[in-house]
Amino acid sequence: MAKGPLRLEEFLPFRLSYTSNLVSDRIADAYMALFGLRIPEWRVIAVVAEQDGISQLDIGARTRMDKVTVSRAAIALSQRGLLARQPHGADKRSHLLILSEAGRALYAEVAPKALELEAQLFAGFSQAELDAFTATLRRIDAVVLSGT
Amino acid sequence: MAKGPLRLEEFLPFRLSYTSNLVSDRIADAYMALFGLRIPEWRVIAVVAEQDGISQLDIGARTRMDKVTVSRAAIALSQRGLLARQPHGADKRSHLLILSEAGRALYAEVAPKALELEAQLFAGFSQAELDAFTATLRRIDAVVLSGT
DNA sequence: CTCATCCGGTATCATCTGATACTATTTGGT
DNA sequence: ACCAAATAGTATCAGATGATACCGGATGAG
Repeated sequence: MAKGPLRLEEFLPFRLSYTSNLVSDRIADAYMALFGLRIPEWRVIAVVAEQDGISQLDIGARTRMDKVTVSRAAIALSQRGLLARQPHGADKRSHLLILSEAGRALYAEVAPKALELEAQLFAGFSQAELDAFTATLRRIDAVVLSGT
Repeated sequence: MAKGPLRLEEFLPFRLSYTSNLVSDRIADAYMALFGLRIPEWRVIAVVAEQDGISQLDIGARTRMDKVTVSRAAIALSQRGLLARQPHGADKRSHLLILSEAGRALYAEVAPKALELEAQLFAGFSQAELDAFTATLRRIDAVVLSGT
């Protein structure tokens, strides 16, 4: 690591948070404006679309959202008729989440828009740069998570 | 950009937020435990240490913290005797923030600890990888900020 | 000069998030 | 089989954050 005096500008945890907030705010605004979805709701939809019949706890594990946050999002989505909650036969405490017809329809609109937003944001970047970037992100995850 | 179906796991805004939250939580816990400082307070101290006599608004601009957040942090720090607020001669609405003796002493403890935490987190990374990583972060900042 | 407007900072309010407590259920040890 | 401990999900509570309103003070057009 670079030594020298501490400069907040150069401090990696700060830079990471700074950029992440910029991007998150941009994305959050777009999703709310376009689809009335909050970030946790959008994440739940995306995960359920990928894996039908997943439980709330598993969603939390995948996205590292608190189970309370997942619960709120799931309730909101099912009230809007986007998500159905089927009983989990083996465990009456748990539900299996699946997208309703309306949910799938919304997802069919949201997903391309998400990819488009991403493509737009990162249009100026080479695939190699992005690959290296995400590889570093995952390496950081591993370091932090191993120290738990 | 990679095409193909949307997978949240691979969605860059999500990955960025995920990793940033991991790191921020780790850092926040350490600072609170070691020095009783919240992230905004720590940032204010760091910026004032770098540039004595800065105004609150300028701190906000540098760190992209809301002026309300900066205000709260400044009030908390001055109540703890870590920060002094001098009148800005030319403009009576504004204060110039400077570290008190106690504030400088705390900073002298905090800064090395921050660098140590950073070094520890990123010990397994080459300087080249980190340089590339921060370069990409800054490029992302530029893209998002230009689209404002 | 003077008044409308703008600006730095603070207070207030609404929202979001996570910690904790709780309910209903499941599981494991005996 | 029984009961203590663990678990899925929810409700409730506390802390953090940003939008908005507000208050002096500054500024510029006339």
